[in-house]
Amino acid sequence: MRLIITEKDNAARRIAEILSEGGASANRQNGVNVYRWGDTRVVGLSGHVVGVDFPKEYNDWRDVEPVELIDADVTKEPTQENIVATLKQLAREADEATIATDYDREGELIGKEAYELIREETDAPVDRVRFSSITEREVRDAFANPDDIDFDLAAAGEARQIIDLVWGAALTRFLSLSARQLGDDFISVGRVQSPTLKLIVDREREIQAFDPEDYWEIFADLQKNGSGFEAQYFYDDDGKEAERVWVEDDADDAYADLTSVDAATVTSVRRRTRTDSPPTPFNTTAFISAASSLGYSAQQAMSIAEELYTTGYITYPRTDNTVYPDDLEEDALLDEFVGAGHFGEDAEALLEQADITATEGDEETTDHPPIHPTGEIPPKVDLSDDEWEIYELVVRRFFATVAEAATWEHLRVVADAGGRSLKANGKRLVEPGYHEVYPYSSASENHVPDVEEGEELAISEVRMEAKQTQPPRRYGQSRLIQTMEDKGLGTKSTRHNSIEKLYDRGYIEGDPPRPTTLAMAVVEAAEEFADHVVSDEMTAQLEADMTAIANGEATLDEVADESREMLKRVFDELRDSREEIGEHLQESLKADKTLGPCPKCGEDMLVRRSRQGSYFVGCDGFPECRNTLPLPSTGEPQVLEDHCEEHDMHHVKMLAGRDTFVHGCPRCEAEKADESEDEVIGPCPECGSEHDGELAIKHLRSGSRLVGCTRYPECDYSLPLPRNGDISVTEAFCEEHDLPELVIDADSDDPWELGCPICNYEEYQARTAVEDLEDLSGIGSATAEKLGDAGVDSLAALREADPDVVATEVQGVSATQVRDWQDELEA
DNA sequence: GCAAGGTC
Repeated sequence: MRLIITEKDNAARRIAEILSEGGASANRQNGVNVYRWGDTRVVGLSGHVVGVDFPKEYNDWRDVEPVELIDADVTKEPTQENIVATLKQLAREADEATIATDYDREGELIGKEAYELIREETDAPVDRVRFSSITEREVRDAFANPDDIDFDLAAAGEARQIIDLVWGAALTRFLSLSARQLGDDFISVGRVQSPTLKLIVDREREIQAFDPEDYWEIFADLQKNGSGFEAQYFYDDDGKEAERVWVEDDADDAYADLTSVDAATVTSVRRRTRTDSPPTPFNTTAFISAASSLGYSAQQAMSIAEELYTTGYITYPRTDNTVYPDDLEEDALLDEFVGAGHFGEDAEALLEQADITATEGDEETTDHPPIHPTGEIPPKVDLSDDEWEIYELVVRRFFATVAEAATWEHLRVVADAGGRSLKANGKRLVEPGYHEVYPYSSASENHVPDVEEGEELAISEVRMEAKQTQPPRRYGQSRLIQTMEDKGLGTKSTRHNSIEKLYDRGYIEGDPPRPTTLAMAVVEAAEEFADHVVSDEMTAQLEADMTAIANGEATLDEVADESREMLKRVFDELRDSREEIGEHLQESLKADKTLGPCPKCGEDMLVRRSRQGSYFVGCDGFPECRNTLPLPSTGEPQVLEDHCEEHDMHHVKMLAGRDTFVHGCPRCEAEKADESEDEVIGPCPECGSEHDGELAIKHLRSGSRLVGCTRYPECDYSLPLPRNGDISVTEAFCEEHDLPELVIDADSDDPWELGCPICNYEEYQARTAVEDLEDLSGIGSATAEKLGDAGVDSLAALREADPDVVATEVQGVSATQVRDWQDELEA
């Protein structure tokens, strides 16, 4: 038997299709897809299926001095048990094996890991094939010309694994232990995350140190044939054109000169046409950046792209490549979109171009093609709104890369008024070119009329504006990812995760991300004692070392040992400052949690966590002072800069994904609840008949509201109510539940008719059931609703369902598909 | 429980 191993299931399936000429079938072994035809089996891994770690005697952080990790063994253990088991079973039956993982460094290492697992079972020959994209021609070529595993290249990857683990774990444990932060709130450090955090912290330092400077700008409205256009005053500053006037008296003088005359004389008119080239194909970074201008975070953009990829609508979303492969036939792909409602007309127009040549970016890599649509077009109803918007972006980007350039006409007019110069720059889109199919990049025009040299233009108004220089702007997520790429930090697959990690660790907050006090302290400590790990030099050095290993000029052991020696020198410096660092980190942690003074004792009120894991506000004077305030039960609290004047307390925001909301001042919220009275609306359905329990609208001190039984805590029946908006009880009545209908009047003009609170809650439960189902891979909202109609209205119901029954009940769903979902639920 | 890199 011949065994082929790929990096992921998707690649295994497509390679099986190509090599078997469509004759392959799939079955599942330990929950892993195995594709088979004739004497061949193809199995896909899930990236790395083994991971590096220290032996278990190093597990307890308090038992091990962090410095001991430097010389500890580094072992490799299976992390994907099912896949490893399947691979080994298949290896036992194999007479030969072929590694077909991705064509990049990490792919070589993943291939070598598979090779070692195979070697535990058999001595059968193992070869390696390399292809840049999974197309018929490339795959056939690669399998016709197999090569050997490049063990040096794999060793380069292993050096990275070891160095990252040793530095990351030793320094993370050192900082966490010195600040006595264990458990969930440890203080992490790493080769990628720490320099990324330093980028954010450095920018924040610039902002804090920024000293704004005053300047003035002067504008004049010029008239031509009854319509006006704006021109700006400028002067010659040592051979350069300058608009900002830094001295107020100078600005006043210029303003006086400009207002002393009624007209300006045109001294020069310059026209030129500029070609505006279409954008280059999407790599991951460019895609994230385009999605971010549509309002998606990096993480959101990537998970939607992932979904579109697994359902087969777009190509692999993790790529550095910006050059389409030779065998992508642009016109054939355009053809697929002809007649496809939304895109048909644009595709036809593009096909009418005399020449269809795609743009090319600077990066050409071997691993995957740039992100483009596959040509399989989803029905719009199968995608959520977000998915459709991202899909359309990818389609239109592909369209743009094969579209013609746009042409702009620029018109620059310079005029003299009272001895002062004025200028106006106009631009007009002459040939829209790619803008016709790619509406995302700006194509805004600025009208300046045709004028001639020597022409007199009336001045209708002169304005002087006092301005101030602005501090540099914070990095947005997509700008941050671009900067990481420029500095070589992280990879196309990990950059967005690194940023998420900084949020999770409590290092950054908000969007654009702002560093917390803790982040400032961690970066300061690292700069002082472990500058290497917080600078992008560490990655640059590692890249150079990895290249040397890959070229056979150095060995894995030499490089790893040298790195370990360097880390030992860092620990020599750290040793004496352990307490000082710990105290600084602890103070910073406290600063991030401080809301304001305790009204009872004057100490700080802090955001704390109860033993049950819920958050509340507690006094730092505990146990002498036991003053507390509740917080809402959903989400992670974040202390905002906003401030309540009355209580001198910071506002709190609760982070809970889509349900994130601002709680405000916890004292105000608690007082509001104390002042409000319960409003009885009807009998309690649980205990009304037996104990005369009644339902009432209640306000809790945590800021939430609900309809609950007046006999609470004897009866805990309750229904949720929205957090915001005035609740009013209407005359309308629900006969079924004996309750009045409610209306929620938020700030918007359109009040929400919530209706009977019981009916509303039942509808809400049905709706969330559909959303739960949609979270499964490959399930669209239409299918989820159909499942709901057929009685599969929750994940639990789906897990229990008989696949054949579901398949007959719901049109368009196969029993195999249901089994896949069930497998996914089990996993 | 630590990192970063794959992948879902």
